[in-house]
Amino acid sequence: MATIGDVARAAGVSLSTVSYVISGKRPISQPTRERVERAIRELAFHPHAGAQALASARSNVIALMVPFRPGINVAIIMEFVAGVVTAARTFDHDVLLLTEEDVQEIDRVAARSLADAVIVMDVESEDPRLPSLRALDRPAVLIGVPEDTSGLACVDLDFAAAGRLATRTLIDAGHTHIALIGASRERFARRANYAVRMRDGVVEQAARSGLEVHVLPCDPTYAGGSDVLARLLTDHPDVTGLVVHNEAALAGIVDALDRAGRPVPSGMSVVAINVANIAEGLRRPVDSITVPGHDIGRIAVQMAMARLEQDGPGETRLVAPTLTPHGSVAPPA
Amino acid sequence: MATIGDVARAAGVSLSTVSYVISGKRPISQPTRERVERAIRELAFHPHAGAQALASARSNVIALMVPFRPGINVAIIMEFVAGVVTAARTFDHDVLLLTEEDVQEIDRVAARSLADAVIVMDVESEDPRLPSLRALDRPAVLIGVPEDTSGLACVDLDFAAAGRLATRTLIDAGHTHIALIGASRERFARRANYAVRMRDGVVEQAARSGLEVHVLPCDPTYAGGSDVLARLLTDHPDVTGLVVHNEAALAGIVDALDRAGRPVPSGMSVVAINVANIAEGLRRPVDSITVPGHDIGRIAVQMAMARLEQDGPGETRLVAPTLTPHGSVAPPA
DNA sequence: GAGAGAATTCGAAGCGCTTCGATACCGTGC
DNA sequence: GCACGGTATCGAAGCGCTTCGAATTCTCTC
Repeated sequence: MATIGDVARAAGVSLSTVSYVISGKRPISQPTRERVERAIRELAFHPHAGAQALASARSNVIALMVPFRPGINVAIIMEFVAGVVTAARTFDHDVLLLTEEDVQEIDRVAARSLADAVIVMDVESEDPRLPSLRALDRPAVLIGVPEDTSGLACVDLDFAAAGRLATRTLIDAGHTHIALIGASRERFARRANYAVRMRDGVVEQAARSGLEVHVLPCDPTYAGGSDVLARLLTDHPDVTGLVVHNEAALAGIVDALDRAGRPVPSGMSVVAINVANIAEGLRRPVDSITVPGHDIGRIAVQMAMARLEQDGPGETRLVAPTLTPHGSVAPPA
Repeated sequence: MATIGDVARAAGVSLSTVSYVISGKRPISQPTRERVERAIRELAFHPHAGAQALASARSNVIALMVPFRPGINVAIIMEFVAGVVTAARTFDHDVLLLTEEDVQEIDRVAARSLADAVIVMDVESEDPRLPSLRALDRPAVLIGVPEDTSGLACVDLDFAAAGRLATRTLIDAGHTHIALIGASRERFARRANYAVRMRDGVVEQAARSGLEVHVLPCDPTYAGGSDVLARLLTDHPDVTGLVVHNEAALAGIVDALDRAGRPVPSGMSVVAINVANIAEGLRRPVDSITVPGHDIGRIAVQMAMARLEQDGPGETRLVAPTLTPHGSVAPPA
């Protein structure tokens, strides 16, 4: 492995000059710069990460804490992760993966100066990691919005706005009997701030038009969707507009509507919130508000980088939802 | 941040003594060790990762290259990743995430001494990364088995054995007309060594009993499963035993069998190969050979660590399949 | 009780890089 | 021709740790 000293010798300059060429922190004359760059190329020189970290007190690594507990929506997780890694690379940073959802892991990585910043995914309303994150001596960005955001940097989809948007879409099409098929009961109860925010957005928007919404929790499976839909058609046959916030159940719901003689969109209008590329794989495509996992990951990195430059106050960034129509909303029969 | 010097002062010993207490590379007397350990605890000392890496030429980091291209089975990917990270931590290593499936990324991470070893997932038969991996100056472990394994360390499920096991299970139950619903046509064609190995295992085992197998490629969707099954029942109504190697289509297949009046297992015996926790979520549970993602990830780490100790020759480790019965195989009607 | 040998601990060099102050060199203006 | 302000480059210190050889202390043995 070539060292910076080898480069300096090859280019006939001092060690520090090479360093300044690489970092750009001091002006270097055109000819010298070129000689150095040529030497770097010819020796295939890459600075030793550890040495850089030691001398500069910067590791150029972001730690990313990913949830691996069962029942999590892996597709969206992967999208976040991909977004974070891609964005990190554009800032010349790498990503270190943490999985144990253990406060100590965060502290360890910080104390060892393994990472300059931390991004934590899937933050719950009352997340046990919050105190540590607040006390951390380096930037932390949360994906998800806890109950108390003071002193924290958070980013997420604006689920309330998504709920309002989905509902408004149905109401604008003329629907007056609307239901929300949401997350599982257990998710509503335990954590899942986003499920609650989403529901509140739906309910609020409906209330503005003087409407009530039937809210049905739903198991995150194909069968769960079919079952809940069957129940809905029995209990509330007058419902003509459906907001679905349950990815895994969506196919089951759509297929069950077909079988029940209430096909989308003539028999039932449907708007879904889901990750990208799900809506298109269905028998009948569905108007979708996609969770922009890639964008959220990127924004999280940007926030972390900004805070690395200059520490800022707490801040919550909610990404506005976008609805992609697929012809699944029609006026009620 | 406390340094090793602070610890030394607090414990009244020299710097190197502290280092030896931590690494255990030289004997330290009981009393001194205790004083040092106490100081470490009280100062909450964690060694600076960069300094350690610089001085010891070991970063204690494993680079993990994860595929993020669309159409990949995210569930199994996540299981691998979780297995790798968990195992790495037991070896006191962290995991650095690489996503760009770019040979240069591997070289960069190696040249910068960011990682001691590399684990590459989802290796194709003729993977473009193979030359670089062979030439790498540090251990590389592949998850997946390429065409030419010379000089490489590989680990994967023994898909051929899985195919044989699934088929034998059906044959032992008395089935003589067997079909394999496999990966998508595109997967068979392009990469996906595992799909081919699996198919060959099925065909070989059937041939031993003088049977032929109908092989049907299948889109990895619920609808894809339903559609292929419908076609199967039309073209080959005599088939009574099914091997399914297509996770996403499995639910569609099982449900379609139900609707066609050929419920599992009385109307059709089914054995599936899939990730854990899929088989149980079905309307009718299905005998499953689960891909032990967690184990494979762990083995990959173990192989990398072993090669870090002492470089060895190329080696391919195939994990034996296990079948978990769920009552989906019965004698033919 | 002295010397040999083993058991511990210490000191210093060095890993490869960044960064600060200092030096060398340039053209200007008077 | 000389002091001056810039600009481009150099040198050396230091980041926090590991590791090797040397020094010290302890334990026996005769």
